[in-house]
Amino acid sequence: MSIAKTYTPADVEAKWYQRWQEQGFFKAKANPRKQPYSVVIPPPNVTGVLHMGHMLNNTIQDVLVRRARMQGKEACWVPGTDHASIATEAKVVALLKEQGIEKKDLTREQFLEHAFAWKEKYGGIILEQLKQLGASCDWDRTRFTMEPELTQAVLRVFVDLHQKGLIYRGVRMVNWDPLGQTALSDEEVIPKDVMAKMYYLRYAVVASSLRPQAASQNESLELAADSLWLTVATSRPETIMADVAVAVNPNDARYTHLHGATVRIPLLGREIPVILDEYVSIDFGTGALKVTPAHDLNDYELGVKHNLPVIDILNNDGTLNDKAVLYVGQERFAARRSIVKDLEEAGHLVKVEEYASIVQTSERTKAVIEPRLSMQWFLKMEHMAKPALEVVENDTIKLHPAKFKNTYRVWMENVRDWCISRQLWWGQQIPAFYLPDGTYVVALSAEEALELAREQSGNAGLQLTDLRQDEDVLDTWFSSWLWPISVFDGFKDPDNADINYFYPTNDLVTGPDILFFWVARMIMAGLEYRKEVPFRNVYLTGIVRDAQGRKMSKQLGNSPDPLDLIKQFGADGVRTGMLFSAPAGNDLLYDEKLVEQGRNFSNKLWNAFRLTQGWEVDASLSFVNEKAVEWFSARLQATITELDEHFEKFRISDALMTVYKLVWDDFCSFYLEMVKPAYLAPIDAETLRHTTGFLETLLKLLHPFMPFITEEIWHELAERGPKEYVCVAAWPKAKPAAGAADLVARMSKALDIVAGVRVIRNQKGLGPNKPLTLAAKTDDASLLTDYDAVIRKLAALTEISVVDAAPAASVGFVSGGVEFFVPLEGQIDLGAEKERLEKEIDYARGFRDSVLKKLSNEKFVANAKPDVLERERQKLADAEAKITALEQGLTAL
RNA sequence: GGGAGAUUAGCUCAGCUGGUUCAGAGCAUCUGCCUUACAAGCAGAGGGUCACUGGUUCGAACCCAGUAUCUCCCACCA
Repeated sequence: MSIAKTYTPADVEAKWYQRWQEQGFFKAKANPRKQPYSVVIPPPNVTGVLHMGHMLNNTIQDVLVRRARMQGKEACWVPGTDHASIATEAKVVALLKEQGIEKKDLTREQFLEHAFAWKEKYGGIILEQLKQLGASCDWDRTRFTMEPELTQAVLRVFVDLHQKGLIYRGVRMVNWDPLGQTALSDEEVIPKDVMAKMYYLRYAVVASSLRPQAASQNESLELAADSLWLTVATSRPETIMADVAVAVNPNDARYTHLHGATVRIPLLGREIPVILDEYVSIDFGTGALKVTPAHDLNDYELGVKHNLPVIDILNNDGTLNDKAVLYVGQERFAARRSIVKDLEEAGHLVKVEEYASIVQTSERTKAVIEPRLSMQWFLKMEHMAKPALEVVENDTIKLHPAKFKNTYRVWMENVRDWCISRQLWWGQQIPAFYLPDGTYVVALSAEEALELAREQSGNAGLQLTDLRQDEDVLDTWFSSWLWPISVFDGFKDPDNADINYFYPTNDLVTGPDILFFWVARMIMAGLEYRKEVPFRNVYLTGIVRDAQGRKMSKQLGNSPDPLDLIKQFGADGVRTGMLFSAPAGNDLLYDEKLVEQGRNFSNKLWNAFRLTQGWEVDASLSFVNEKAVEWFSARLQATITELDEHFEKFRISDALMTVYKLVWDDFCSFYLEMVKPAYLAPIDAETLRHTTGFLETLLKLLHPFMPFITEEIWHELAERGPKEYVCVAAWPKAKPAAGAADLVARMSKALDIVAGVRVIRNQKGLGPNKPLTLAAKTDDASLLTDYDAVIRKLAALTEISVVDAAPAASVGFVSGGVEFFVPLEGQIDLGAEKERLEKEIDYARGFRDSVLKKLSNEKFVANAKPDVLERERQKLADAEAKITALEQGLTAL
């Protein structure tokens, strides 16, 4: 036999991937005769490398796409990458820094040149890696969110939404990332639990500001007015230089004497008023709140309400600016340490408390977010959110698992306007152009802008050089949200054949972490621009964690390199390994054992194939395996039905497990063992024909999960024409046959008898092949007659006979209500056998009694459905028959 | 602080509209096997008061209420 004993994936994977591509199997085009099936890839970062999350996500997509392709649909999986503005820009900045180049020394054009060079060099690596996984994308359709055409789409949408009055510009409190030096949307901000310090600072009350009676009251307490203090609690002492007031609750009796007073900022000495607002909690901290409108959203709102000035003491990079007066140039956290020390020395620090708090951090750079007032562009969300919520509520779009519907609803009902401008260069520059008079126009190009500007200003003499384009770029998600439309050129050419055919796409596979970032917004864009949802099903994967449940991270070093894994276990092994334990929405606890299991499964399949290849046909032999064939055929049909149901419900893991068991247990452990001829003995032609047919069907069912090995065996199994690949073979259709369930049930009874004999072999320490005989005490020997050959072969029996009484010196077991005996001359332990029988009788009686109890319950008999009742009666009869049989066996001993 | 979901074998999970002695799978564990397809294997076995407490019902892992624990989402208490 020349076939290798173990399957070696490395030899075959690259070969088949190349052939599939040569054959053009992954290419899709609008074909009215076929049903469309389309999926758009969640575009990975253009400079990213494959990690375990991608592996899971793309394996699932590939399974869905390959199955659809086999079902005869026009399967279109669109790949591509995302320009990931903030992440990529950060990388490029870091890279330039290594080369001694600072971003601030470059012009926008120079920087973009560097960035594009980097993108050319590293961009798309991840797509090459996906090919090794077997991803069957239509690579001719590869898109990039920042390519010219998609940029056009983004600009069109911006202009359109602006015209519709949905985009506006304004000064708002935004999330500022001092490391990325850009504003972020609310969704890009991650709250983190930390232990923080609460500083209690005392502000001197300005004596002259106190009302006379208040002052005298305090004098009565023998306190000089200028020794009066007001203590506030703050977590950010470095912002006191930006204080513009201290607020107390008007109903707070402790501070009535301070109404209308002013206090002095420690160290700085600037006077600020004490203001009254019910917003302040009396029971939190000291009940006095320092108001810093520039650096806190609530304070900002308080400031607006009370008409207070705004003092912004921070630079873009988080260092203190001139307005701070003190600590100018220090980084905010360094400034905090300095000021705490100084406050303490000056006697202003009353106490410091540790407390559990939350800091907002940047999703991309991890920097602590600074709430900051700035001029930004926003998209109104309300009118888009409503229909987008509706389509999920009414299941036009189904989320898998459905529990995410709740999360989705809450978000959509509370959605706030989307901050879409970013202070970066890598991205689509906002198409807003400022006129010398400070007003602006929005247009697709500078030329159009000029026209509009002349019109708007009434100044026909305006030149291009008079216009200044907004420096900001758009949030990356402002391009990703158009992805399902833009990849089919639905903006450039809204009525083209591709978009009409492939849109709406069918399934979207992504992580729940970007349900709002991306999924919700794609739904909005789809409804706004196509009046139709972008996809029907959203499959939300879990996060890949390590076996201890920790997130995969570089620091922990617990993230395996996917390509190494593929090398080691084969792409098929890795794919199945990931899917073994990945129910939708649940985190996947990655363990190398899973991938090993996947690899072992490949090998199992390989060896099943190897076995059949070794068989010589003898045409003169008659067909002796009818029972095995009809049984496996029935099992196969039932499994296909089950498999389709799992796919319907997006239960990919269950689907895999179903085929896994079909192959390993039913096909290998039972079917092949039933039909396999003795060593070197030939097989009959009919059995071989059926077996090969079964194997082919199994290969088809397995192909979406294990594309490479199935293709390899598919071709080894038979001579195939140039277009005959399992990759495009027809997905098996379940053909329910009459009596199939009965066939399966009867075989299962026969196999139970086999197991009974095997148990005895185990218990008595008899080898698997020691010839034995079996005697059955039964009135109905039809099962034994029909399955005589099967039972004898699998249990290694020379003979099965029917007897009236237990043979002497035999060990028994009960299967299907019938007692069986294996005669074992001189190897019987009478006592043990008796004990075993008594135990069985006890159990059977207990069972009978429980059924009897149920049946003697009048209310049960009166209320239970007839079929339930009938089943119970049957159980009673069976139990009684069994007890009788066992009792007779006992007396015989 | 608000909301949602979860809690079933050592681990990861099934268990559909309540009805085969209070239950299944894969992995892991244990026992015995190198039986010429596969030791990346074969044949067996053990293992669960279905989180807890009540309730509804002839009957509850499943329905209801409460409790506990966990997870996720949302949230401006300095």
